[in-house]
Amino acid sequence: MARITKEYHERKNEILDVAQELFFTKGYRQTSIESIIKKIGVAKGTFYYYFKSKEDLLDKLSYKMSKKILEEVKKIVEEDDLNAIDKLNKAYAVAGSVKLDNIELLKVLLKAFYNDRNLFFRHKMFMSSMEILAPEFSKIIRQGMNEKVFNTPFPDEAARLIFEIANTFSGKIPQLIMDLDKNPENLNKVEKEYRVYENAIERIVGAEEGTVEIVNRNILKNFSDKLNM
Amino acid sequence: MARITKEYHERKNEILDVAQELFFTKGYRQTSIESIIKKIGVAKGTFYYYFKSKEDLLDKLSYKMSKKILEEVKKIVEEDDLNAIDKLNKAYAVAGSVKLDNIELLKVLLKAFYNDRNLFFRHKMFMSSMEILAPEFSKIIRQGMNEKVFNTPFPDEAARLIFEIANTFSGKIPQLIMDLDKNPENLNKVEKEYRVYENAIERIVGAEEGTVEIVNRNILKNFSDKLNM
DNA sequence: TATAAATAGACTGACGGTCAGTCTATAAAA
DNA sequence: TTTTATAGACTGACCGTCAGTCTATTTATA
Repeated sequence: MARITKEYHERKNEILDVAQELFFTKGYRQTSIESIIKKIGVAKGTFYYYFKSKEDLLDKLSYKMSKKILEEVKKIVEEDDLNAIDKLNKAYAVAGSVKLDNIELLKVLLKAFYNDRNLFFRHKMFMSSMEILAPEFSKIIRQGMNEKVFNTPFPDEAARLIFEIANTFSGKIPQLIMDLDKNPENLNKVEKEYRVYENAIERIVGAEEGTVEIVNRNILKNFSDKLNM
Repeated sequence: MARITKEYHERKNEILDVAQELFFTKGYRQTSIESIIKKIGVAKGTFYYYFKSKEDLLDKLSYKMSKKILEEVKKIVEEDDLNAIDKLNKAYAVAGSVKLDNIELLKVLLKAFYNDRNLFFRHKMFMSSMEILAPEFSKIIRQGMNEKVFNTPFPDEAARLIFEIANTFSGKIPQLIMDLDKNPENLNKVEKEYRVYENAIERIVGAEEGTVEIVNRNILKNFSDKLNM
């Protein structure tokens, strides 16, 4: 077979990109290394030249994706003229990275990413982004304490906790969407679920009720409309 | 090979028991069906006579274990002369089912159960016990609301949430234990971690600060002493 | 031209799962 | 009482898949 050589990082990123696509569309376990290299047109040995193992690939991919999210979140955290509550809500919007406005993507994610079978992938993604993003959330909480809108004895830990809660919540998304797909009138049921989590977050950081908004309601409404087309 | 036949449930439970032991000591993925049947002295086909798949086995096992915990929790919930806060603390003690007083067991669990690689097993266990136990926790919370010691707009959902939080927390146990093992003076660090989670639970159910106790402090202290022998 | 980096792909071993058939106890028929 | 039929428990060879290994070979570089 014709041999095509590429610069180290180029090839590595090529593998990373294809892996990302397949992991999301088919799931981590259901994606064989075979299918990754076949798609690229490269041999087994090449893969193992760049990655120690399949799990190593997953780790590197998680890290790469997390760092991308970090950039977005940092922009928000560093905005000078934004209060803590708005920052928190905005940060959630990007960190969740579940683009509710893109139904096609979401449906794909539903099938694979948000699936029991793909726990490992999600877990790695979560661990990686937690490590990188928690400090940013800490900053927001501390700002909120200065602004007297938040109140907690454990600002740093609270940051991690609400991150965890958001993660738990996102694990429920498929179920909620299914619900919405079958019984469109269940929109308020889904909204209640949001409220439950938002309320928990508010209480943990000691914010006033109704201030935290994980997902923009307009987007949710809009999304639900699209589903019922 | 000598053929020994047994009654349906006897054999099924035999497989379930051996599987439980191996899943805990070696982990779910690291336990091959081969090793299960070899230990029992039975053929592949026998296994598949009782279970559709390896995952089916896991589901059945999770359910079985959850039901056992349910019995314990029910006893607590049904005690007449116990206030909601005590019930909650007691329920946590049994539902957590992490016997901190049994170091040998815990060390085994650390190596396999509380391990990234064993996410799936833990997740199944969690889902199964959540479904079965959440209603009991709901009862406790509602009792607490009657007693005016709890206060939340979402009693049923709060039950699920604090259950989830407890689960997240238990995922951190290995890390905490490691910490304690290396730097015994870190006991207060570990205790702080407990406090963080307890505080979150208190706030979510709207309880007064310092009322919730996930793990009995004497046991924790005792445990830490034993580790440093 | 020698050395290092990159790539190829055949091969291994483990593992989950399938399947056709065997053994045995018991119940029904002769 | 003997024979036949049926159901339930069990067997183990076999298959496909897949992560990971190993060695040869090609391309880039000094």
